[in-house]
Amino acid sequence: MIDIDKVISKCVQFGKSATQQRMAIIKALSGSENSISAYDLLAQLQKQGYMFNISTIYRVLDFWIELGLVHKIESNNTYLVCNDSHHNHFHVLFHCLGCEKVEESCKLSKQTLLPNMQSFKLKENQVIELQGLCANCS
Amino acid sequence: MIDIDKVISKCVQFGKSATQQRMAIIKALSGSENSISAYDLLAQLQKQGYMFNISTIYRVLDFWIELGLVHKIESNNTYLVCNDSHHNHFHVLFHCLGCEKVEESCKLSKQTLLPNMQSFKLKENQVIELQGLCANCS
DNA sequence: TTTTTATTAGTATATTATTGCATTTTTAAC
DNA sequence: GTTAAAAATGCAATAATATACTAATAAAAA
Repeated sequence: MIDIDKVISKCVQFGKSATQQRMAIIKALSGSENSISAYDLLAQLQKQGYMFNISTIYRVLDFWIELGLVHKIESNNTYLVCNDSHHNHFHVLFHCLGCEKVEESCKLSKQTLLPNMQSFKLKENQVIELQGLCANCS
Repeated sequence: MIDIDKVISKCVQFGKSATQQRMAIIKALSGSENSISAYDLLAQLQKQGYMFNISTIYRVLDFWIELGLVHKIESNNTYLVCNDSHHNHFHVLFHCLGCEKVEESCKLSKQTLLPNMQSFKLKENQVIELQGLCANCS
């Protein structure tokens, strides 16, 4: 489960409010063992008695992504809480095509990729996604 | 424009047929300056007088991806012809969030990432997507 | 308070992708 | 070349993902 104090202080740091909805959504996401889709997250929250509109889910997920606390896994349209800072390294996400589990299992120093960068200005919180089969599935 | 002989020989190598549809689709894709979505590709082909069903577009794109001749850019759901083999390196795609251009501008040796791989078995033709701003847009 | 700004709901709709089954085309066997 | 089998494509419905716009509400600042 995510560290709530850290989440709130992140909001403060960005001058944003930690609303009920935002907190409920990131808590639910962090409670999910695997990365999940926006609609599955909505369903999860509904089970807990919350009634959000899907547009709120997407907006709030984007909000947390902007603050660097959530990753979107583009290869399967799912979302995942990220506890770690991105300072000077990329997060590398291993997405298993067998069990669909996504593991944030290692980091890659920015220096390693930098020589290839030329004049391209990377966005904040850049993530590297790798697909394949995990130890269990292969 | 893509090298047709190479495309056909790739099909032979995989024991697959280079049908009219498959050829028309990869030609149209390679004629597009930027990576484009499946529906835009369909529209492009319709302008040229072809009438495909969207399911054919998706199926054929998947087919070329499997043969390693097309990349899907997951971050914006577009497709791009790739001329190059993946032997011993990853293709690195720079996706500019300003102009949406995707440049396949460099390679990354598999060795560079390998130390981090542990027991994960990477899929064939793995691509690394990086988002940010290109020289023009930044 | 009151006002302003930020956030959320509601709804419609856009975009992206898949499925199942019928038909057609291609390949392989004869 | 004809025919049978396999592969590919068409068709249509629909699923899954995502956004846009406006109204309502909540939070913050004055």
